[in-house]
Amino acid sequence: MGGFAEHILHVDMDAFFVEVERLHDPSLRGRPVVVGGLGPRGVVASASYEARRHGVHSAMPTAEARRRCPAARFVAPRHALYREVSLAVFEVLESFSPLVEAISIDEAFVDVAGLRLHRTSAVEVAAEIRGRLRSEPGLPASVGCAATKFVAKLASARAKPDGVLVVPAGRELEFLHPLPVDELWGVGAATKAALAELGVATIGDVARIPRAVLESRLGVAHGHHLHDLAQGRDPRPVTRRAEARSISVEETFAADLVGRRRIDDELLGLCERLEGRLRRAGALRAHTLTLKVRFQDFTTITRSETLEGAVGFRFEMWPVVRRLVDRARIGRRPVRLLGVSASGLTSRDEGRQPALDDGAQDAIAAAAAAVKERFGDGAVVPARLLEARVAADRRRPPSESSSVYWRGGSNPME
DNA sequence: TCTGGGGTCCTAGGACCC
DNA sequence: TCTGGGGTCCTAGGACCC
Repeated sequence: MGGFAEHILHVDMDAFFVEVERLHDPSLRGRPVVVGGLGPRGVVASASYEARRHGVHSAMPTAEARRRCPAARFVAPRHALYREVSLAVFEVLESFSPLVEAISIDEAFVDVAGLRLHRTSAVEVAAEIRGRLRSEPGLPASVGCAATKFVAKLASARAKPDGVLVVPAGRELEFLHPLPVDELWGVGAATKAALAELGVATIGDVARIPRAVLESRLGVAHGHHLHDLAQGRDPRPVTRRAEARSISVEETFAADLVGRRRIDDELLGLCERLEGRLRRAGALRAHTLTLKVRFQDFTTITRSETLEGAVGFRFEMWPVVRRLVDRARIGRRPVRLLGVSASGLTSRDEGRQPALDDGAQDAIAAAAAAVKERFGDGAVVPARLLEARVAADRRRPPSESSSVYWRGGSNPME
């Protein structure tokens, strides 16, 4: 090895949420730590390696994690903080190469081919990146180096925690073929089961199945892709991320919701959160809204509507969402999760649906946005939600602070 | 062990148009 | 009368990822 044949780096932060918490609270160091939802329906978002030794892993219900590792410290996630630290991580990565492809908040591909005149090998760059991350944000990361993206990704997984692994160019199949299929990116429980029926357990087994068989079993796109990966072929270049295609908010309730009134109240709150997300993403507007409903038995349905124009403010989204609820025919079935997603995104100036009171709506929305910008999203609350809160907490009427209220109906002037 | 929240992409069927 | 073929858009659901 050596040189720049293995120019694609996959940088993956180790137990990212846990390590960020440790940065802020040194008493969390050297002991099992679990970051996750603390409520009755919470799940683990990130577990320290000490906790993993007790069988705790992400996506596990927090209640189960407590059973397995009672000695762990359990911490509620602080996503805003992680986003902030993530920016610092990406700044480090981008100081090495402009070709950084973010995969998630704590993971990225970096193509370092451009450094070939300044360093002796890609591995050397990997070591340097790890050192920088260790000193600047102060976090451990693992790095995989390879000639292709998916091999680099598999390599970083096997370098964890706090290591580097290079898969020399030309020797990919030696590395790949003994690995279990579900280590491949894109192979989850369903694909693993379908492949098991074909007698496939390892990546090497996939390589021996004819492409046509994979395509008929898994769909053309997926089958073809898997076939290529098993041969070590992955021509995808490292590219900077395109803009988001959708923005969504959802919530699982500690206790199931029953009845239209309760559902509407929660959806109004979700529309408001979505409005904030769209605004912070650059005043985006959506052509399509999708309602997501998960029932007590975990069955999940979606209902969507594509509009002539585009919507971005709560008072515009609200009537659409109500129509979607009507179409979902929820009745009195207990609901455990509600979500609203915005897609078909455009910038504010495109796709406005002209309306007679456009100017007035804009003025109200702009005023509300300005207040939220200064005082936080909680400063502007739909009157209807306020009524619900008052009803829920009769003894303490809300203070008449600097808040601005508008009604939750489709007409903001009502 | 009863299962979060935020995303991406694919598939299949139907509507609609030429 | 019993019928085509292709393209595009929309909707619903599902697999998968971190």
